[in-house]
Amino acid sequence: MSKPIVPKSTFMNLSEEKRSRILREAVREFADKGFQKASLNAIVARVGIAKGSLYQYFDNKEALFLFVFDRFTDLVKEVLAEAAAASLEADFFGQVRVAVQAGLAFIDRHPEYYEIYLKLLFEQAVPQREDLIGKVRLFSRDYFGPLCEEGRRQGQVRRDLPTEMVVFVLDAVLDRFLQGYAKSYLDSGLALAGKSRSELAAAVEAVIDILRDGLAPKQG
Amino acid sequence: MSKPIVPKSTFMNLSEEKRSRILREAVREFADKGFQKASLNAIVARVGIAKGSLYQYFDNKEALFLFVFDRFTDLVKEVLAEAAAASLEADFFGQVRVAVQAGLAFIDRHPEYYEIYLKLLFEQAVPQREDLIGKVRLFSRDYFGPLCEEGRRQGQVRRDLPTEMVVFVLDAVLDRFLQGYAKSYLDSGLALAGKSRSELAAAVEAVIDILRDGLAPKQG
DNA sequence: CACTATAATGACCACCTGGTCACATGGCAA
DNA sequence: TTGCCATGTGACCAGGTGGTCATTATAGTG
Repeated sequence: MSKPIVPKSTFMNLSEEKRSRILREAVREFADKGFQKASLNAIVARVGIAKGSLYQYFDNKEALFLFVFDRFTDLVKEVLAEAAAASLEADFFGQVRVAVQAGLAFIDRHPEYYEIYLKLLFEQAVPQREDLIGKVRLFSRDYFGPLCEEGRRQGQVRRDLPTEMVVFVLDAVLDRFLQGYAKSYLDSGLALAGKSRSELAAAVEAVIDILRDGLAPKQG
Repeated sequence: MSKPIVPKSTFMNLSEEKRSRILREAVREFADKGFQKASLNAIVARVGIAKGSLYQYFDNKEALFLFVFDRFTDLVKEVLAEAAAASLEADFFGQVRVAVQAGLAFIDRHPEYYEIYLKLLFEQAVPQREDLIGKVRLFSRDYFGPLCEEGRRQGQVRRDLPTEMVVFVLDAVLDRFLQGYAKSYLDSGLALAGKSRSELAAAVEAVIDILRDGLAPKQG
């Protein structure tokens, strides 16, 4: 277990309203600029507090960022738990479907947190970057790993494939689907962002169909 | 057709050796820091020229970056052409295999250029970012689009799938495979970076196998 | 009220950035 | 040698950064 990120006590003593205002503006700034280019000056200006105050709540920029990222992982955990609960009865590909929909819902609800994650993926010199990404990737493996094992046991997933390979392909397609939803230049022409809910659902079905049966035509 | 990026004439008059030294250090810096955080001071210091000189070769940071990125697209074009030439006789999945191997070879040969591309994906406020990414994505669609059409005509690809859908899945899996090769935290436990050439080839086969036949067991 | 502990403040610091420009340098022509 | 002009130079600029700290304001207690 990793230790929870806890800001200085002064921050926790603030009113809920002020705390969430600070969090909101910090999230916005990090989402907009990434860790490196995010400006503490911009944050305090928008929140309407002095820079010195921010430094009484957090030791430095890194601590603020880690706190924000910790909230992000909390939200991911939340959404994943919901997804798991909603798909208890579903079979393997049904659970994959629920996972995709959970991802889409996350982006709808928390686009700025998702943006922070995307920026983190390839930005350099972010404190503990690999750890942070690893934490999120671990969610995915904790979710898909057992799912694949179970799917294999139940005969819904081929037994001749190593589990990591299955997880890799699921990861690849699901992540790219979400990225394409958030960034249209990554959707390979699917125009995911502009789709209605039902069109989106159809696209999800098509992707899952390919995951299930592959690109080649069936042959007895 | 987009116009070629041409630096100021002073740069072209430089000796080949000096030009390539400048290019090399610029590539290194952009790969390391991304566009925003890349430091012209660092570049000129490493090249051993005055900052004013750099500004006689390029109008500004943006022009230098565009020049570097233009070299990147040249290299991609080169590798793709090689791949296309090497797979003239191959069937659909054979050509996919060649494309993956071409990508791996590119990363081996030009890791820093690939790094620049990855950073560009989610960095903000890079001049003409969407255009630049679009240019690279277009390569992919120009390569996979016709490939899919042909594969479908020849009966190697299911006819009930929209071409964009097929391209999307190919893109997703291939890109993630390359990203996992370059960044181990994205390989879902496959440990691609540490693999020998033959192990890597085996992993490629496994992925293509899934792309062809899917995750579900065959059933008559 | 006075006293105290805590919190809020913003001027200030050293450092770095992309970009400029007046000047120095060097090679070539007359 | 003299003049010329393209090229090379680095001190300099305004503006921004993360971070500090002496000072002020506030709230709670006796």
